[in-house]
Amino acid sequence: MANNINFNSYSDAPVFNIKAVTQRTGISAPTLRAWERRYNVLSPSRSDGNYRLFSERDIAILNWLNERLQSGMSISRAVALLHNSQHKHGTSNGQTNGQGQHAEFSQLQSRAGNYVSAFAVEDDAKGLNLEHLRTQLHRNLIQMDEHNAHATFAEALAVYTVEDVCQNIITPVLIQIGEDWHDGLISVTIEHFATAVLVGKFYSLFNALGTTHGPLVLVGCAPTERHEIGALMLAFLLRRRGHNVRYLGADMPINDLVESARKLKPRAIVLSAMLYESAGALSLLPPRLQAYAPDTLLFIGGNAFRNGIHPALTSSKTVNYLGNDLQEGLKSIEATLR
Amino acid sequence: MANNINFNSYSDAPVFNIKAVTQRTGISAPTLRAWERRYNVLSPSRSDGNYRLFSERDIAILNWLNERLQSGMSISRAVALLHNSQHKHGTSNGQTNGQGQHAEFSQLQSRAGNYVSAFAVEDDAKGLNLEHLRTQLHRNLIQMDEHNAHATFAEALAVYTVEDVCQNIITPVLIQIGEDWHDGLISVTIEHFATAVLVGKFYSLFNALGTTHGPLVLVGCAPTERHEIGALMLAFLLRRRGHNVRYLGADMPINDLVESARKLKPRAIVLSAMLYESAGALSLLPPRLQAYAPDTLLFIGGNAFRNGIHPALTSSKTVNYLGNDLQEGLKSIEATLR
DNA sequence: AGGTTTTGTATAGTATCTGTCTAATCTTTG
DNA sequence: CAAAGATTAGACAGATACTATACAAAACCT
Repeated sequence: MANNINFNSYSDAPVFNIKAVTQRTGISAPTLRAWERRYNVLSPSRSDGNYRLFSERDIAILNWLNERLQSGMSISRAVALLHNSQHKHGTSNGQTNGQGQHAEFSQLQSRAGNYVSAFAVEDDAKGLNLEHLRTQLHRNLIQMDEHNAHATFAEALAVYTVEDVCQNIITPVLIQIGEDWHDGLISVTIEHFATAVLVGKFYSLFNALGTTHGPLVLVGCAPTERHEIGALMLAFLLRRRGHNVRYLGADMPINDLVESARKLKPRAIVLSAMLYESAGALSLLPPRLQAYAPDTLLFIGGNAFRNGIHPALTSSKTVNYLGNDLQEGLKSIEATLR
Repeated sequence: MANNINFNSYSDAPVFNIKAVTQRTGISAPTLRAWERRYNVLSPSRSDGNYRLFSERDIAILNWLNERLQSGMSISRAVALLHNSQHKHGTSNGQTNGQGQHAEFSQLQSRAGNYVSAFAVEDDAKGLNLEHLRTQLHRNLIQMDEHNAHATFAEALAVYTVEDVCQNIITPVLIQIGEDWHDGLISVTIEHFATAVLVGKFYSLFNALGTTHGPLVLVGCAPTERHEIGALMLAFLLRRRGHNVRYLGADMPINDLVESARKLKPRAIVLSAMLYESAGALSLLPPRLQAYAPDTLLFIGGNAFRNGIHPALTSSKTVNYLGNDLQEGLKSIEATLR
């Protein structure tokens, strides 16, 4: 998202006269007119009496330009940069299907036509917005519309906390896409693509945070488990809260986990399992961890443990079960680590 | 965060006037001009009014030079070093004697085992040649020093093109780490971590580029293949060159590839295979693709095909073999697509 | 120390960029 | 209607950048 200069989410309703813009941007009126004349930036619509009428989007653009100026860039170069990037990703966010999209995408969409009702409306006013964002992200992904998927993601982050976005948007959309695939509504190609986009997103966010100091926390997937997204979101959220996290990726063998725990002496190991078998493979871990690295805490979580499928693990005293969702898991980890 | 425009890693786009460069590097304008005149370092393009226009890459180079100066090196020597390493591209085949390296690795391994400090500072004349960067990145990774791994990556990108970094740094380092693991020098935890860091890096870069329009190109891994990095680098490099790429991730089943080719009608499908079995599973694809989507070009590549292991595929007329390395592969794809 | 090279900065003169000002006209508002 | 606010077009001056030459401190050699 760092690269995207995307002002599409701002309203383009023409409402502000030039004085209002001056107040909100700190740019004088003559300067605004000069910029418009010389660099062809902004084309505010006009009132009946030919007065300029600026939009919220115009103001966002002006503030962005102001930031460029602040960093030493000249106004001509900043505008050139703006124009460049506007041309590069031209289309605006979402609703209209078709355009440059392949016709087959719309076909896929209509085949998956029942997705609208797939999400249960959870609660109050928030529910509607969440619902809308889920629907939009789901549509973006199954249409392979990567650009707008990122835009929707950004939109969601503007309104909700990262934790909420992870739990109430990303997770349900991915579950829905998994079910769509299971029901033959979408191909595995689309499913792979959607996963790759979201996994990529979280890798980006995770990387952007950078490392901190403190007790080491290893996060990864259970043996044979290849669904990374849950572990990755958890790794990201933990690092975001200041923990010293290393992300290990999919399919961590038991032997190596024990060996690494012995050598690296992490404060905690957090493992995610989505599939029944992956969770089953975990049962050997707690006793061996207890023997070789008694100071390392073990956390497990993921859909594989839901509905009490693996009671031996979720109720064990040497294992900390993360609970039913991400936020519960975060709380559980932080409560135990402190 | 939002005000940082991070163009496609270190892009060559000429966007910064000299004042912006001064602010971002701390080097005065006269000095910048003197360096350009005397040492032939940087050749910024010019605006209509003959003003210098620097790129993100130029700034990275300047920051790197600044670091050399901080550590006592003279500007002439720093520039010479820069030029030297840039010319060295093809010639450096950084193979070192195996024994010495093994010893070094075990030593590093034990250091990694203790996981002492994230900052093992060694600011004695850091070389910029490929061999040094490889060694440094390798060390960062097996010490789980994520912060400095990213720093090394950035340093490499300041001097070499992204293509060179992929081919001559990332790939050999990952191969080395794979061998280290195979030889029992490092645990699979370290190997997973290293892979996750680099995969994450390329996901970030890939995402930062954003989508374009044009003929669709699907990039992914052969069936059962779970080593993503090759396909991911290729997807990134292709998108960087303006192709309309969708990345599909690991393990694409044959049936779904055919089905997607029929529906999405991509101009090309590019598949990477590292393991022998993955490449073998591909043999069914060409005839079916020919039958169901005759207009879609198929490209295959990856270590699995080296040394002529799968002659039926690499010499087939319906399949385009990507050749021995990334750059060959890129050339091959672009030559065919045109 | 004395001589040479390196290297950041300074100067002068010219060109370009860019914010503001002016003058004349038009629109909105009280 | 008068005052306040906007409009355009042109003009202007200070800021910024360019080239080319010059200079002096630092670094380096004997």
